[in-house]
Amino acid sequence: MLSHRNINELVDRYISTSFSVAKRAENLVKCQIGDDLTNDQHYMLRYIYKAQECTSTELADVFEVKRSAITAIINRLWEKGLIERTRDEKDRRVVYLSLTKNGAELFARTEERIYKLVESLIKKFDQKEIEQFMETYEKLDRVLLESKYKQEE
Amino acid sequence: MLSHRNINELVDRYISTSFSVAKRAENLVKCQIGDDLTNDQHYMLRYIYKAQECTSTELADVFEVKRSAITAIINRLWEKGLIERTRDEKDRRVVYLSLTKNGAELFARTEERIYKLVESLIKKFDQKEIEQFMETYEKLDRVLLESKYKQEE
DNA sequence: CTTTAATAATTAAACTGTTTAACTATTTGA
DNA sequence: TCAAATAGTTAAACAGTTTAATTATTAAAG
Repeated sequence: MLSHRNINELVDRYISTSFSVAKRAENLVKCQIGDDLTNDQHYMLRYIYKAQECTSTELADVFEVKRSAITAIINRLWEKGLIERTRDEKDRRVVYLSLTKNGAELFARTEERIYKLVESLIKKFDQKEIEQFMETYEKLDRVLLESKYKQEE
Repeated sequence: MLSHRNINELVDRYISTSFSVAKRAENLVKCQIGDDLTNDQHYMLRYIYKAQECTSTELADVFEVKRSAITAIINRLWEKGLIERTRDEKDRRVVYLSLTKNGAELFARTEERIYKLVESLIKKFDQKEIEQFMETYEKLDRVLLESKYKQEE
């Protein structure tokens, strides 16, 4: 059982580590991406690349932001010529988003560099350690989700 | 040894979990904070509360942003009456930042609620699991730091 | 000493990402 | 057929960020 003091220490330790890891990972990824894209824009390309085709509503659900925030990001990517918008002929309210040839190439090129980076980092950990870490991390994710539902009651 | 495919899967898994955990933690913390502060503002109060007194330059170093970004945040907190600015009498370039009575009370009140939240969450994990997780997390932090230095060469 | 450097902080302009609220266009369904 | 729902956009406003210029002050070199 953790004491009051231990809990406070743990909170501080978790906050400072998660802040630091997020910041450093962000900076390293930013170095691979270059100046053409922000990290958020790159994550957006990543999702669309993997989905091949998706809608603003889907992106808003996935990234947990309002649709108008998606419109803003997609507009910026569209202005850079990385994204295509195609109206659904059957339901003309719907706009499908996909990467242009340029967009897909840029993403693939960047992803290759990120892959190499991760490959070099991952060597420092053994597989069991990684597995254990990810399991706890995913458990934390589930616990936070439950807590959210409990709080909404 | 991890295969190409395993590395790609791990990257996806890590990205989606860290995104989700960060988002959910942020939302839960936001619920405890209320509408008076943003999460970033709360983190700023936290640091100043613990430091008791600090400068803009110190905050810029800690949070890894430019000093002008700190000025902007501090101005907003100052307008809310949560922060005090005191000029150093010996070196009149320096401005010391500290919490006002109101600021310290607001922080303490909020922190109490966050503490209770964490206490309830932490029960789901045993101490050994937490310790193992934090050790790997901190190791990741160190590995990212080394990688940054290596890249700068 | 005095002039030049450096330092601490701020300001202004510009940008990204975000929300809320209003609006357009289209489809659903009572 | 017409009111309600849905998909998406637009506009205004705000937080947080950077870069570049500015002010005030101190340190240091000659």
